[in-house]
Amino acid sequence: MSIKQTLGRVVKSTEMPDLAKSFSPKQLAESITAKRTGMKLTLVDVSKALSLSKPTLIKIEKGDTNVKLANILKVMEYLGLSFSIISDEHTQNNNSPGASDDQWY
Amino acid sequence: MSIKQTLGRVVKSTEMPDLAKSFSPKQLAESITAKRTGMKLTLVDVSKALSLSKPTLIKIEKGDTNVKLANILKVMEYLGLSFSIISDEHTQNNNSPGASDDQWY
DNA sequence: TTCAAAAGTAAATTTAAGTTAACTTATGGG
DNA sequence: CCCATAAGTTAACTTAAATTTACTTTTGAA
Repeated sequence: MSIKQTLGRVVKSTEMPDLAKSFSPKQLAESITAKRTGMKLTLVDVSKALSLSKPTLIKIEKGDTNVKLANILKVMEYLGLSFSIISDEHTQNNNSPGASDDQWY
Repeated sequence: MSIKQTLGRVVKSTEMPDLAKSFSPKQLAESITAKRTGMKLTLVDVSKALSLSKPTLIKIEKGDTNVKLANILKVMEYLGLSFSIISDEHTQNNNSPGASDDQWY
């Protein structure tokens, strides 16, 4: 979580995390919380809209990955968030030259 | 799945899906299969390496979203795949003008 | 400084994901 | 065409995610 120190008091920020930074469950959780609060929705609002329990939503917003992908996608879609898939650097030893078809990775 | 018609026979492609296209569970599944096969790994290889059962890996590679995010992330990390988080277009009715702090979404 | 609303927690129960093991079905090289 | 290997399926079982309900804590505006 994005944190500020102000004379000993710890303050959780509600700002949108930097989406350029590399993915982590915590970043996902923060993005979801930031989007939801930005849209002025409560956990119960989302809970009712998606027929998902509050404890599950809280697990998601805490960055707990022991949650079904289906439930996370429901929430993300509802809030207007999505994934994109990133494939690692093509740092593969090009053993077989000649435009081999299976060397995209 | 990426499919080719060749005189009636249906052929599943093993090519990497277009990562520019918008996210779907199917695209994720295809990316994982493509990466794994590109790296010449079998399901059992990955299964052993990550202590994940073969039926779970098959669910993942079939695009079944009823799988824990933790298990999907394990596989993705092992294969060198990652997510990035996309936030919707800022198509929000700017009701409260004045540079409001919570209007990033 | 109240006080109501939102967030978060906890425990008991229900549901279903995940595993194991054995099996069947492709697939491709020799 | 074989046959070994990888992919995919099935069923019984175990584990744990998800729900429900009720409770506690935090927060912020009046």
